[in-house]
Amino acid sequence: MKGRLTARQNEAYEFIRAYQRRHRKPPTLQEIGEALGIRSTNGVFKLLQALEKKGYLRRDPGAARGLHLLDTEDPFALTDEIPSLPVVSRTASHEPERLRTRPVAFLSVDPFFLPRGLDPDTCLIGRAGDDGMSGEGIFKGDLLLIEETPWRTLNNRELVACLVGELLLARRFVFANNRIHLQPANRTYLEEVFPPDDPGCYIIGRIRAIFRRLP
Amino acid sequence: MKGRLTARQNEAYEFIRAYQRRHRKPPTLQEIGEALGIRSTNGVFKLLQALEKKGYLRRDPGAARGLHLLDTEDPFALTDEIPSLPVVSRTASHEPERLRTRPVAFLSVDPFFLPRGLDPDTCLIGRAGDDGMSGEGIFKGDLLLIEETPWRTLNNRELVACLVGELLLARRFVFANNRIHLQPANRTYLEEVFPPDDPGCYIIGRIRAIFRRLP
DNA sequence: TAAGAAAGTGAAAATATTTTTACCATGTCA
DNA sequence: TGACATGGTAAAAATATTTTCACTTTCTTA
Repeated sequence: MKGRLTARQNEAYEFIRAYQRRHRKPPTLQEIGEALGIRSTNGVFKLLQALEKKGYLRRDPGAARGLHLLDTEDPFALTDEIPSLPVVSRTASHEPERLRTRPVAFLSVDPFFLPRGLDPDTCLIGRAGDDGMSGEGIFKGDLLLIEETPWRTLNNRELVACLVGELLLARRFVFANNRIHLQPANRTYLEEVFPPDDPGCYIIGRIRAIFRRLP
Repeated sequence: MKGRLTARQNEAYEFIRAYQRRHRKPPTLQEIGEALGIRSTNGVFKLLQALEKKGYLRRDPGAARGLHLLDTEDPFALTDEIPSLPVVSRTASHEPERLRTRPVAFLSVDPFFLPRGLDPDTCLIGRAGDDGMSGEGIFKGDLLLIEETPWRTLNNRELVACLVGELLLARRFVFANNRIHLQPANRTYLEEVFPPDDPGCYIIGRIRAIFRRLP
């Protein structure tokens, strides 16, 4: 990167950047042209050549959408796909086997919320069914990003999502004296204790993130 | 939709569905083929024809990626783009004019969090700078989806994000007696009161959503 | 002020990518 | 057996995208 950019070149550069953010892939010459009001793809072509010569851009000659911005060191890789996670339906949610069947929706989740390459296929979204964890800032209706995992792999005091009595709940998980303790963070709720493998209590996995839409 | 699908047809159907979720557009025949282990695009082509005949699929003949699943009535339109919103940097954040310059990152946000076609270009992401709204489940470090809007357009008791003393804060907004009141939801914090247009207090806009990544 | 760079227009040519067609083979199943 | 599903090869057709060519306009600047 060396040469200074002209105003127009900068516009093109910024457009490519913005386009990539939104579409997670580079634009075509036509799309750039439309955005900048350039009717001829050749006009765009020359802009790109200039950007390339000045070292802001690399092109794969001939390839469709073969543009690569060079300086960009965005904290999040732009090429990552955005995982789309199933939102478990309320009605199906009290049967562990059916957690992933008939999701009511899908939610696109930025990879930022899946730390260290956590596999999106092991994750799902559930809604908190009560205010039992309001002390931890989780309210009824909040969307929980859940990493499905067997309860044996959990550490004590992790936040977990579980199915108890037809409800999907957030709770603090503690395993002690061969009992699973589900601790609320709200004085009006009671701790619940289950023997392992009690059919009335199914631990889905650990909560990795919380999303709340305000009214 | 009528005919029953064969196992293979179902695989193709499900793949298209999954692909659409992730890429927000239909796959090409080749991509389907790769996924199902079919070397010839023609093999795929026939699968698609079968799906179309059975009424599971509509095709735009000749068009690239011209596939449309028919039963899919997902609550969220799959064709929506996923907006990518700037995350304001902490250092630049105490100068209102620089809110959008030098974002530290971008976060892809599902349109679900932008109700009623709220323009993504008016939104940005900030981090809560203190625990002043812990009573409302907003903690220091939480990501706030902020709809930028002049404070005059706000209703009383809305949750807002504001810049006060080098910090980006979440507060409850009340305008009364020609004063802006910023009310915390945490007994250890105090209500702050400013005259309108006090340079020490800038209201960025209303908070539309909250995202929290757990450790 | 003449030369050169930047920015364009419009059309045509060249490539890439994707879909369609034609034809062949195998297996299943009523 | 005959209809249908599955899959393969190869090539043709259609579409999408990039590249080149010829020529214009508008600045900048030595």
